[in-house]
Amino acid sequence: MAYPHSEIEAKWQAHWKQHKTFRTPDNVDQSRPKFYVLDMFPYPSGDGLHVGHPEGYTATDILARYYRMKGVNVLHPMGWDSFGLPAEQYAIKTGKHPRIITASNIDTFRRQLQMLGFSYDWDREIATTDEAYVRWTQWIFLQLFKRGLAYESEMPVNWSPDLCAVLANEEVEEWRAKGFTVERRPMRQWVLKITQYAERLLADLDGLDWPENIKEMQRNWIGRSEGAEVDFALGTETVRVFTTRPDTLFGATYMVLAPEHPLVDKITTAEQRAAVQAYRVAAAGKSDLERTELAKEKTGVFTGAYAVNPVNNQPIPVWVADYVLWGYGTGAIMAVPAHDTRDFEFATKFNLPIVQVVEPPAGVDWRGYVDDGIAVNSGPYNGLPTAEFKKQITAWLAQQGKGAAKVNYKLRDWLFSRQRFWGEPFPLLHCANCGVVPVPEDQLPVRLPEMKDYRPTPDGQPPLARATDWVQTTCPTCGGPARRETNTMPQWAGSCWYYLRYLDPRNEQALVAPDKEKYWLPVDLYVGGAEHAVLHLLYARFWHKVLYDCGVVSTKEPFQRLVNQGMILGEMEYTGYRDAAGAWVSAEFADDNNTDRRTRAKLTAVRVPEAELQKKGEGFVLLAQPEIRVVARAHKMSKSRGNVINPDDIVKEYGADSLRLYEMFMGPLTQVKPWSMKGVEGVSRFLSRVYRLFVDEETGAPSPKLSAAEPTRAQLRALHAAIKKVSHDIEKMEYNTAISAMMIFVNEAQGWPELPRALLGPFVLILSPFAPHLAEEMWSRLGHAESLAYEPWPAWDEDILREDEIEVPVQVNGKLRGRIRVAADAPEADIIAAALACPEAASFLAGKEIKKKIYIPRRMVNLVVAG
RNA sequence: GCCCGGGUGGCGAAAUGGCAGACGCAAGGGACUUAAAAUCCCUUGGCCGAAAGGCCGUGCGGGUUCGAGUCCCGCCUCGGGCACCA
Repeated sequence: MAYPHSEIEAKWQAHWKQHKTFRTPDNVDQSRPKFYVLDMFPYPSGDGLHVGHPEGYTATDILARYYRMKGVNVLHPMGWDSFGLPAEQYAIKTGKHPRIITASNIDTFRRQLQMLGFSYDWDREIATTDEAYVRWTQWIFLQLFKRGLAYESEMPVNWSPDLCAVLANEEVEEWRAKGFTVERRPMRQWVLKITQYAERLLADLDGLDWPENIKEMQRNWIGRSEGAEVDFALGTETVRVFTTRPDTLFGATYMVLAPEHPLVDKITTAEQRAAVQAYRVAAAGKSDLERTELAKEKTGVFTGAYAVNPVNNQPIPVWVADYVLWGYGTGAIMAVPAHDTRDFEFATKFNLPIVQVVEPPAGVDWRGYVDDGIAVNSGPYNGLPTAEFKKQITAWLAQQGKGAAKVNYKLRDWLFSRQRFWGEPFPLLHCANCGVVPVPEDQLPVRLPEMKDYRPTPDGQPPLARATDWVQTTCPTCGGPARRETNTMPQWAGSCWYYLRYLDPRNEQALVAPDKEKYWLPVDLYVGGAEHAVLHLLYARFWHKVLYDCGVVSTKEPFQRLVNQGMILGEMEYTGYRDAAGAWVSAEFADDNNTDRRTRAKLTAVRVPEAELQKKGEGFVLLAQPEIRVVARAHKMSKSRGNVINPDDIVKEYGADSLRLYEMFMGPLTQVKPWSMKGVEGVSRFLSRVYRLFVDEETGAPSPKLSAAEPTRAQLRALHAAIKKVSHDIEKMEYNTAISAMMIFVNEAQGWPELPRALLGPFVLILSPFAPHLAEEMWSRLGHAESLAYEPWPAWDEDILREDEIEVPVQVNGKLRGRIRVAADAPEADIIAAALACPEAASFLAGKEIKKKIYIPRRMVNLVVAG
């Protein structure tokens, strides 16, 4: 029978709240060690919590509770990333203010998180939409502005007419996938100069304790490449190109400009003008994505102009092609078709000359060879290896004034404005006399105006442009009329610095007090989903570095250690296929669109119960028809698939402790893993067994097995083994094996005729980070008046764990043949002797010469025999 | 195409180069019960064998080692990320 989890959980949640058990005081004893453990705060969506949230949140909560018991000052806060598009869209539909919608969503999320017993310091709760918070987001923006890191730019942006909003390049894919259309349109935008920090953002990754793949993704995103800029004369003009392979200059047989390149107009000859113009118009209509995705075949147009190759003074034709991107490098390239895959493709298609300048290793075709080699057809440089050639030619170019070494980055400046209502207003004014003027810091925050209609204006102006009274204001510099900036900031803004505000959430004088910042930063552990691998984490690092330069923070990086929890999928599903007549079709004949790939006939996918299946080879087949394969897969949880698990339901039926424990028991934190309702029942049974160790279920009275007796040595050993394993595993965040160790202890304890209370106290303490409600209840039933939250973490005693006699496996030629029992401290000679005498091994040793005797202390004996 | 991760029983998973499959689920058997649920006990990688026991087994093929799930080389496959970045 399940224990009364609802009662117990409600009782302890109320207790923690009332006693502010998890309050981290504003002035902690700073001589003690600290642990700042942070969750990625959620966007409070209308759907409420899903089971992915408690996965990371439980993982951090276990550490927070553990370190508190180890006497460490723990900071474990929670808040809300509460600006966001869904609330705005809902507001447009219903006319309700996004603030009201957001507040109610936050209430739901808070209730759900509190129901799970997380030990957050709720006095530090913040929401990015709070005006007191917005004030400091705007303040940080002003620092960026004052440092010249924010600028206005007329940019072709990704405009979605459905959303009436501009999207960052990085967001386009996401919204397209949801069925929204996105097109290109030039618009005035605020842009942040993140590129100015590219080098530091790249270099400082090295010191971070982050998953290697995340660091690599950031490195790729920043995309540093070393090369040279080279000037090509073109009549009276000069075209500058960037290349990572200046050593291939002698093989540059033509040149390509991006369609947007301003020189195109000037250089195009009369005969080519019409073709070039048509090509540019076509290119302008396409988004970056369409250009890349649809451009399987290279396209381009000759401009009629010729440039001069600076190394050999040869004239080379200049083309326009959209495989050259305006946003990277100089928007122009020298094409070396022999040694660049793209140029090779292009040159082949348009019959342009291909000249070898790099000699590959013997046996490799030079056409399309892109790696390093030895220079050929390169005049005085023939015979040089690539690396050396690069150095020499770069020096020569610099000396001739025709080029210079150059480092380029893929990273672009950050398009920072949105044409939306529900975001932070920019603290900027436009004054006819003074230009762009920052709102004085003492006038922050700039609040959003009250409005009835949250849509953009019909002419594409942001919604704030409708608030004419709000827009009209006076210039603080000259006193003349000024207009407020009507763009708002993106959702990333608030999440860029929230980890700082938790340190000092109600400070009205400063973003954070310096002594608090110095004590608590950096975040010691940051846990969240890998979907934020690049954007959020890169933007936050960028702001942090700016604040470092401003003297607001004293660490170079915000998040010292990062862990990504793996996604939780829905339950395993077995899918079979039937044709129109209802006959089974084996899964290997079904394609992604549920069509029979042999006949093109439409198939119906049906779920097959596990009991009707058997394993065959790599996959599963129908029991009744073993020639019919089915697909076994767990899918991402989604409303459309109907496999979403609601945490509320789990808590209601099994309790919060079961949910917490199950999510930690499923497998390694970082791994993707499918949900299993049976698994929840399993850990729930374990918690019930724990309860029954203490309580007689029939009567509700303390279990009659509880005794004041001295624990036996075997009992102590069981307890201390669990303490040791749980302690180690918590520190490694290997919670599944920690839970397994506690299960082993309980399985053993169940069999004992009496249960010394002295064993149960420490056990409850090691259980408490995982199942805090049940642990608190049992702790109080053991007679303690106070919460266990600050009880010292139990220590284990190696002496108790030490066994007098151990079992050692005996192998012959590496195969296990028997076991011997020996005194733990027996000398090697005795153990070898015992192994040689081992009866099970005797037949494998008889009459054979023993060539080698290997003893691995306490682990293994291996006897190597001849033949 | 490039860069990361994974691949171990029917399932989720364990295993500092040293007893493969701990722990949990499922399944089978038993106890308790009028019965069921709940609970408790036992069995459970495959093959051969009445048993004792033996052989095989960590995606595939090689290698290093007394000994490889673990290390090295070459593949297959699934998942994620990036993708005309000159």
